[in-house]
Amino acid sequence: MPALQARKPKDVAALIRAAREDRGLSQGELAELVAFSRDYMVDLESGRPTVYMARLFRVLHELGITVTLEYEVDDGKS
Amino acid sequence: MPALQARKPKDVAALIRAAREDRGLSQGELAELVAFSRDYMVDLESGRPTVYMARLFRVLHELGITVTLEYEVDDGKS
DNA sequence: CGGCGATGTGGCGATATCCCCACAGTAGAG
DNA sequence: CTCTACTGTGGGGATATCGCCACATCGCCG
Repeated sequence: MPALQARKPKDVAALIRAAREDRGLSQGELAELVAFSRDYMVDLESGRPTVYMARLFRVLHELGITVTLEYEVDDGKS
Repeated sequence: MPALQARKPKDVAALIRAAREDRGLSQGELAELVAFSRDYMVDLESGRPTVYMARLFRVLHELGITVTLEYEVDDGKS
């Protein structure tokens, strides 16, 4: 179960590429599944920082990638 | 430690708001920390689906929110 | 009641995303 | 070598983001 802490767009790009290849899909096939252009997939996997959040989620979901967000609460519980 | 599986922009928006309030910050104060506009924070917390990925990471990082991505590998293991 | 801080909405403008198209480079099959 | 499939790059165009500004609302306090 590949996993990683993503801090930058390039981290996301790397995992998307890895997941896509593990699924045996080409950029064009994945683009068709999510109804985006192949050019978009190229930009996404190259780590473009300015892709839209909803589009990103669409791709992640299609590849079966789960996104977990968490943070520590600082309630001065000495 | 608040955590959640994010599937949509609104999920992210909700956690950002929760984290910001736990930090005792106003939208304007957080906006200043990340060097964005207050209007942007309003849009972000309202679940706007078209915010840019890098900007999103900037806010998440500032609030101490970690992002974990993972997926199952389907290597026909019986 | 009047003032203050925080949040949400609307319009306006400059800038960039995303798509389409064409072409180049690489790897593998026959 | 030839042909095919996949990936990366560049230019051009339509559309939307993001910042600025003004205004309205709500809760709280003196």
